[in-house]
Amino acid sequence: MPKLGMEPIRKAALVKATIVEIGRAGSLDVTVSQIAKRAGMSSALAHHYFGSKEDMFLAAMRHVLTLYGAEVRGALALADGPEARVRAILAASFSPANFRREAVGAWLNFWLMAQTVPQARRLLAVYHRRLRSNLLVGLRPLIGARADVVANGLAALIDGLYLREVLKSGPPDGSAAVAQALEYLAAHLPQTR
Amino acid sequence: MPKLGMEPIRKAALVKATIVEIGRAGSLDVTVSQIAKRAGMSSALAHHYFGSKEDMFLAAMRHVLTLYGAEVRGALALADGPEARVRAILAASFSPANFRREAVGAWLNFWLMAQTVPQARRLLAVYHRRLRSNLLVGLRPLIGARADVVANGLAALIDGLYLREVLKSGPPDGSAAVAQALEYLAAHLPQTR
DNA sequence: TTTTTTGTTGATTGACGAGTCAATAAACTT
DNA sequence: AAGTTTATTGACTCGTCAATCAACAAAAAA
Repeated sequence: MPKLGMEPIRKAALVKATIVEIGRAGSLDVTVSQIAKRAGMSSALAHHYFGSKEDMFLAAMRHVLTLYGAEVRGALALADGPEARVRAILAASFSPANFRREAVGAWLNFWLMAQTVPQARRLLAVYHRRLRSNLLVGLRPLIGARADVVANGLAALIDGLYLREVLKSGPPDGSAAVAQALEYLAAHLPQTR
Repeated sequence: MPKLGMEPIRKAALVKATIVEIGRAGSLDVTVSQIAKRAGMSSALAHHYFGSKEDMFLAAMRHVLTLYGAEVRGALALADGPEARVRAILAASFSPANFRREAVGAWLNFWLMAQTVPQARRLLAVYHRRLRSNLLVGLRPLIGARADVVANGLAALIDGLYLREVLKSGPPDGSAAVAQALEYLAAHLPQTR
């Protein structure tokens, strides 16, 4: 049975399973056994590839952030003009890929983790900076000096909308969230109103 | 030693200790012993007064929400006119009493808990409804039909600002948060700009 | 003054879970 | 063919913690 080159496959499976299980449980109280089982292997193997549970969590977090980053980059590449850039970021943030129950649940838990695990804090800080800088590039040509405040507001609003999604029942509605954020944006654009 | 009428005193001490410990730990992974110790009693006594750890958490959550509610009500009573009402809500939300590290940390954890514990979910839903309705009363005279959307946005923004506070280092800056929220408000008021 | 109620804790139980280890097996190397 | 590396797991260790219990103390009620 031992095929070679299993490491990346198993690691990927574990990362995926970690996100699903955290999303399902709604907390970090997930056993390595649960995760390993969902990924189709023994808990011992999970420990073999990742040294510890925390390493597994961090890898999962990195994965979520990477996915998100890729989505934003992709959307940004197609955007034409400053306003389109901002819209692209919002659309990517609430795209079905990122704005699904498990991912949102996992995200929230990573936020919690960032309070105590320095590595997690650093990862989240990177996300923060990127989001902010991406927003600023789009906003500055539109509203100049006030871009700073608006970027902060938008970023907080995005986080807040994610947070609220956690409590809603039923399937997530990304377009409603985007609409809410766009409304904020519209109120700050000069000529539109 | 056994003085009578200890129950309310001990319960209050436990609730307070629960909030502090959750805030300190940054997670719900807090042992009953830790909490009991901080409250100056044995873990057995904690179990005696609250049946279970979960009951303790719920009581703590209720307490945080009660404090917040009282603060809002108080500020609202002094507010004169619609705009002042909205401002009062914001000021109360980010008042030093509520916007302190432990409380914010505890709050975030309660949010997490709401995902899995129905009781917690209900408590949070009550808070949501109240905040929304309070905001609406103030906003409707100001902007009429659009009050609905703006109330949602403002509520999400408040949550988002709380969320971000968790990651900041240094003492919380309530006034900055209020300013950020007021900026959102200002952008939606007709004549101001 | 017995009895009941209230307060209080140390010790114990019982469960659970992270991480380790020894052992087995299939590949690749020399 | 012998040795090494990679894959894989069942069994085990060790610690932790929620919850319970038995016992003791003091006040209040009878």
